[in-house]
Amino acid sequence: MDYREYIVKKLNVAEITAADVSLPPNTEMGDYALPCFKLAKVMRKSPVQIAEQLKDSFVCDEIISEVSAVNGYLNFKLDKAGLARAVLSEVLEKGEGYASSKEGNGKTVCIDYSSVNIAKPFHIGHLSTTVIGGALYKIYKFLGYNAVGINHLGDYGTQFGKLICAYKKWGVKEEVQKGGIHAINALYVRFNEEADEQMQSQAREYFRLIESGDREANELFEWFKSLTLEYVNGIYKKLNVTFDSYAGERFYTDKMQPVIDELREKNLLKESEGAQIVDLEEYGMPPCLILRSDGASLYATRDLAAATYRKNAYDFYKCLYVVAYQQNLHFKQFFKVLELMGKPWAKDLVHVAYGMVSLEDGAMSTRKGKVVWLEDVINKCVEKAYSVIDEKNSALENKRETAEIVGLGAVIFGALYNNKIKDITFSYDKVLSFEGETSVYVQYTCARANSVLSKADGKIELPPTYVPNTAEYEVVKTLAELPETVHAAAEKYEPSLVARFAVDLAQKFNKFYIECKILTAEGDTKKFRIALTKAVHTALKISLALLGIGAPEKM
RNA sequence: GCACCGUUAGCUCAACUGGAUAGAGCGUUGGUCUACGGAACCAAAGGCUAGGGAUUCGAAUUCCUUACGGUGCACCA
Repeated sequence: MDYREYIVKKLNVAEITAADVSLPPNTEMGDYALPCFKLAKVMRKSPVQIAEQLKDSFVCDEIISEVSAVNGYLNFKLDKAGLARAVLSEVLEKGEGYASSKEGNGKTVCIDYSSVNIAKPFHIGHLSTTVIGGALYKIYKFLGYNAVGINHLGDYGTQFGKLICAYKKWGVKEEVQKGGIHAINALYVRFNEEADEQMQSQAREYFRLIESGDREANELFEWFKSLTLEYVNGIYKKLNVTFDSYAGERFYTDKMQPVIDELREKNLLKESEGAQIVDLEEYGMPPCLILRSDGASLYATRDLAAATYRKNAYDFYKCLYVVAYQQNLHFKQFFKVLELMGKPWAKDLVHVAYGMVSLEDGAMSTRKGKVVWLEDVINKCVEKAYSVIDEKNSALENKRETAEIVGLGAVIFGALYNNKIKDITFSYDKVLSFEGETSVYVQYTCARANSVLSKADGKIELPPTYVPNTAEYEVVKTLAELPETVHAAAEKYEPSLVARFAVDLAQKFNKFYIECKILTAEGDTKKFRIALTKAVHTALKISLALLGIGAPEKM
């Protein structure tokens, strides 16, 4: 139920829309408020008078129980018992489908995220795109969209020629097979350190061989690719993310020519310094390079082909690119080129930009060995979780499994809790912190609620009318916000809203939990509180699941 | 140099998109157990929202400007 619309309808004043209805700073004042200052000009009266007048003509009902006028604000209080019953019965009835919707039915959203490079292990810099994309994927699905997760593999470029060259010179098959991606990466690093001019030219030749379909070169490349995918799939499984397509850059090698032809036909292509470009000067941007002076394609060329392909293959409603803000200009340019090509769907492409990760002593640098590998972070978090569980609840049956869920939750949540555009300075202290605004706090609260529920025998039933106290009412009101929160998270491409909701609800519940006895309460109070606990447990599980985080029943 | 992004409590961040007394967590100090899980709860201290202008009933939020930090700016992705 949309209370803002309801209020507007009841007020029946032409100038007032739902957007004018705001929230008071605290619940004692009311649940909704209408500032009357804008109306002052139109109605030629003081805001205070207007508020008074509107108050006098407002008739309360079973939904809005009280109206007051304070300093030019008109404050509305909802009927607490009615709201509580409406919210709780909805959550209990829908269960883990609460806050899901059909708003996206019939619409496809492509989400390009994670996009790993072949032969490069995951470091913490890859975490954001992976978990933000993964969460958006789940959120869109929850809202009824057909979500298509695309891992746009970085599988094209001269570095693979280098890799093959390095392998031929130094590689040992068994060692690489055993060492997997780290062994491959070591070869690549060694090449960059030791290769002389002769090897560099060999590398270019190997790349050419891959391109021309040479069998040995391609077999080696495919082998490296499969070792990489085997490795990343292990990480994806832990992070709870999935993909529907692994069509990477190579996939588009034969799909670029039509795009280039089209650019030429439409007179957008221009020669400059030997290269083929699209001039974007009149839009205040540097030119978008389509072909190098040696005729080779570029990043933008492949992205143009990929976007075109995706439109044809999926007919998307939106196509998201979850990529760091470093590439802001690139996306602006390539979106603009599509617009100039007359593609009406260019407006449906969205660069979901997020901030960068650095270390406490500066930027990461693979060359200097200043890297924090994601596996290490995951392992440390799981270890820490295990030791905390062992200390606090050593009798727990499945400690290992639980530690996995808790530790991984901390890794994922840490990357999703803040506004995505903010830069992050990675610190182990922070990720390993299990108190306060963390996933562990949310999981703990969930387990706590579950513990209460397991002790409450009998089925859950909601008393017909029960007027909640302040603590209970705060929980109810927060619960009511989940649908809007999920919707906003999708609309703003901001999973952190869901993460914050989870913490907020957990805080409200813990406050209630301390203040109010549940199992030793009596009659309707007991029934209501158990129902409330059940609803909180459900809503917390939903929010964590949308972020890709599990909720152990005990921990 | 130009463009974009950021700057809120000691630290990490919120603030429902222009509304009332700017809120949380961490850290600090002091409290709460005859327990439904203390990974919790309560309280205190901590703010001229980087500085300066402008817009208006009203600004952390919009505009201009300065400072500081980050990112990008032609054949890498």
